[in-house]
Amino acid sequence: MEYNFLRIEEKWQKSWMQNRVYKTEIDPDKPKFYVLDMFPYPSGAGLHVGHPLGYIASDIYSRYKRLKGFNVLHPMGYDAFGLPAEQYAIETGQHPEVTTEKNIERYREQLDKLGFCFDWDREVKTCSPEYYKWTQWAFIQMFQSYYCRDAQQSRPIAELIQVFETEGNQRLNIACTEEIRFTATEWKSKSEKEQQEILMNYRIAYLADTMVNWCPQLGTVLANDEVVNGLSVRGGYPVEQRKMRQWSLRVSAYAQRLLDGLETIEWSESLKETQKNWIGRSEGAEIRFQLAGELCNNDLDSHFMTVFTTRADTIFGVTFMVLAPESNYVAQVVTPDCKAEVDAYIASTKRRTERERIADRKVSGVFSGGYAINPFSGEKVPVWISDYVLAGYGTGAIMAVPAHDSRDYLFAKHFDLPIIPLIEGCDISKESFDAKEGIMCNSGFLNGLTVPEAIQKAKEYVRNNNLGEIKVNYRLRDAIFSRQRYWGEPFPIYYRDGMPYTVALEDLPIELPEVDKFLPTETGEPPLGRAKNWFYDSENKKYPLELNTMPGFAGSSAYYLRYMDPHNSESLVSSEANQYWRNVDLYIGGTEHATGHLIYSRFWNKFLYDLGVIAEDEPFKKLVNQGMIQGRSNFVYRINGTNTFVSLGLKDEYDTTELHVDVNIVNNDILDLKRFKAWKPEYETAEFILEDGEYRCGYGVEKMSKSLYNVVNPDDIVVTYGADTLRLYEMFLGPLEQSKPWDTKGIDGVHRFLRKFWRLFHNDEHEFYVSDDAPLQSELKILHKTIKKVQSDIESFSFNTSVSAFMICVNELGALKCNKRQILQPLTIIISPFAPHIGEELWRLLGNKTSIVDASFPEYDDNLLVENLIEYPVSFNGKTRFTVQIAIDASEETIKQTVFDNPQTQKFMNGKEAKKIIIVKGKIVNIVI
RNA sequence: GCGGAUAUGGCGUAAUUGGUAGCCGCGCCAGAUUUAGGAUCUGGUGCCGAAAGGCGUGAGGGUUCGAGUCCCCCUAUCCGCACCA
Repeated sequence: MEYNFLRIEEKWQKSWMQNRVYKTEIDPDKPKFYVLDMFPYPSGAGLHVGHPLGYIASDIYSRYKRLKGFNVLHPMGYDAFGLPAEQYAIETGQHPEVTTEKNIERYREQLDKLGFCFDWDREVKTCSPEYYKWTQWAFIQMFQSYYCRDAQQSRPIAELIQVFETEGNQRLNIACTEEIRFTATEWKSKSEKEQQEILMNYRIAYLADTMVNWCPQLGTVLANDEVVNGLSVRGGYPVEQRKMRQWSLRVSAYAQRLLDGLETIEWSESLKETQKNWIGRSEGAEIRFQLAGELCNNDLDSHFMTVFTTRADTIFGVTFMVLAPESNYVAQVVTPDCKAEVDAYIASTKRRTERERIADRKVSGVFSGGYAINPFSGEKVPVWISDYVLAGYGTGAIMAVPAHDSRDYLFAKHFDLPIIPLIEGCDISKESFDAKEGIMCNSGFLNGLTVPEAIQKAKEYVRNNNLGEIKVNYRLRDAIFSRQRYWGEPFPIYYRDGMPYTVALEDLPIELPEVDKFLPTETGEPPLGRAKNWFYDSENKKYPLELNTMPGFAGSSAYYLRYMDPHNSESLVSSEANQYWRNVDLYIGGTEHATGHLIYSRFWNKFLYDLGVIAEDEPFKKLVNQGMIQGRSNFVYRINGTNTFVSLGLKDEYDTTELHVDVNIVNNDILDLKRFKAWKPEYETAEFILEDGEYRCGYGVEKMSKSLYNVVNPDDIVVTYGADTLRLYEMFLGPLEQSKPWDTKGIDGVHRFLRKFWRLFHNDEHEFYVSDDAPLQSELKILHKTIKKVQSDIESFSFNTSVSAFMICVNELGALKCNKRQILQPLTIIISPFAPHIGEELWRLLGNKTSIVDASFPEYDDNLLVENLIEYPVSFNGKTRFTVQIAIDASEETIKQTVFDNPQTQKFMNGKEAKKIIIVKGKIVNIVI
């Protein structure tokens, strides 16, 4: 029988499916191992060869772990809510559920052809009510919780209410939107609505006013990338910055724990670094500046403004203050004669998004008319307003030290404000001196100290003199959690007296209602405003339900927990299942989720951990980022004004236009002329100028995309080469974590290897034939060398080198014409994670009755690999000249003797004396002359 | 600007972690077989050189008996973050 991969692959895929070979259950007698892929968003375009890269790697690892005796959980599902399906629905009127289901079916079909060992009984879809019930459930828990800074964890909000009733909030240290203080008496005197508003300040899931891009004509909030030059990309309508009441998650409360947790998990340094950056911890101080009295209004409480700084040491160099345009201090500081100018400036900044302000760094600003007093020096400094200060970070106000901050420096130069250097010998004629080094001067009691000493001393001074407090700030902001969209999870929230309340747990899930159109209502409400009967029944009254839906990351934040117990209708995950599976041991996915999904699910997980419903504080123990597979585009060159195409090597002789050509009608950069003519009608009459009788195409590396005609479909590869070849080839392409272009060149080599492997089991008449003779030492050595190499390669995710190891092994066994069962059987096992179909086929041909999946990974014997004689390279002055064979256990004296007895040594010594002889046992001999 | 990563034949890559650089595959060359090959098999293939030999891991310097690997300093490319005070 020839290697008929199509027949083999179809046969085993069917068999695995029918026999539920990959079904996983809790088994207390076996150690567990949880391997997870980032589940895909099922787009209409289907899979291209880049998508399965990570899935193949995780599949190999899962199969390997299973052979090693682990009980492996390896599930798959779909991140099915999202924008593309909704956009498509708006354009075509087709329900997003219909297109999503269709896409899922197509994905499943493609995945099934690749021979993955997913346990499909555990499949989840984020858009199914049974699944999003638990997304809604988690939201309710967040609504009913607050974050206690002292305990460093989330706790039930009922606890908080109790404390409010007995002692107010004076003593509490809680994460909140705004600092407010009240006594128990004050609390009790408030109406229910007022109390609810206060609680909102503390909830983990809370409703608050947030700045957003609002487009009145479209009646929706837009993401930053949907706005260019203040106009919406769709329609070109003006967009403004507006404060809107939106749901948010208090992710910022977890900033420190998210940072600390990174130390406990095995992620790549770069990914951890990205998250650290994103969390952006900075240590500094909040310092109060008194506003200069005569210019303030008469409200005594507003006589201070607080700034955040990491450079308290530079306070003697403050020559002005700057407020963000949106800062609440603006109203207090601005003087009547400056008001008109300030208002105009604020209006002009409002028209620009934060992103545009960042992109266009022209210095702009306006003097407020007000002054503040430096608490260290007593000096009076002007207060300015500028959009280089962000309202969302720190206090939205800064003390400007132009000598030592480049942004302040530019501002001071532009508006001609004074600049006072504070570090001995620094040159600030051209630019500011931002480095935290040198000796302080012009700084009163800080003079003579180094910068780090001065920072410390200044911070202590602030604290001891009650000028402010030492403070840690984080860049991480709370996640805005509502979207004015249809295709997402509905909130389990209804409104009574204008305040949100959670629906009863037994009423979950709140199912997504039908609507006539997937557009905002005429009055500007989200699409759910179109739903009939969108009310919640409570105590025989109807209350309106929330009209927003949840964002994309809601459904993907806890899906790994749901896989542990996907059909549980009583809880997100049973404690039995969670105690067993705990968390993900290996997570494989792209790096693009570094600051999205991977932050949110860590937050979500920590929250559930605080709640006591799960066992582990971190969701993903080890994470491997697979690289992107880029497209490799092919080009043809049309001579301008003709329908004649010229081959790559001759194109410079003509005036040509470069055109993309479908890579599927090009083989090894040679164009298939017949298929090219058939590709597009305008090419039917195409003529060609060839070189050596062929048309050579140009190539380039680009994103894999339909419009660039460089998409390679895995189905096509599977038909021509088989899934096993595709799997091996994707791994062989290079290190898993590296990005690389897809190049079908070279796939033949891998396919050839599988055929050679197949041939080891067959005689010249293509009949299955293996010998039962005892293996030779040399054959055993080849086998054990390969087992050892492949095992260590899989464990270090060097799948590319394990494929090489297989090739070497098969080449060597082929040269020995070795067809011995005792060699081939273990070899089949170790190759099966990579090429499961051919593995299973040969395994059964070898006479095994149960699936190869249930075999054990063979142990290797190190003793077999040890040589009696070692090749010692002999070097002179570090330059290796020849090798000698010496017994492994030879003494240094014997090694020296053997080397010097060798006639070649005499030649290279050329009569000279050896100055020094270095012998590294088992490695090398170096003679210095 | 800050941070991270990478740099090795014509190409994708490998190197027991400081010990003979270039494994494996593609491509190329030669040969065998074949009516034919975009099939199969065998051998060769870093560069210069007829050879002996010399040179060679982005550039330059250093440590070492010995450096692709460690240190310093450039350069280029890719990826994050980016007015975060």
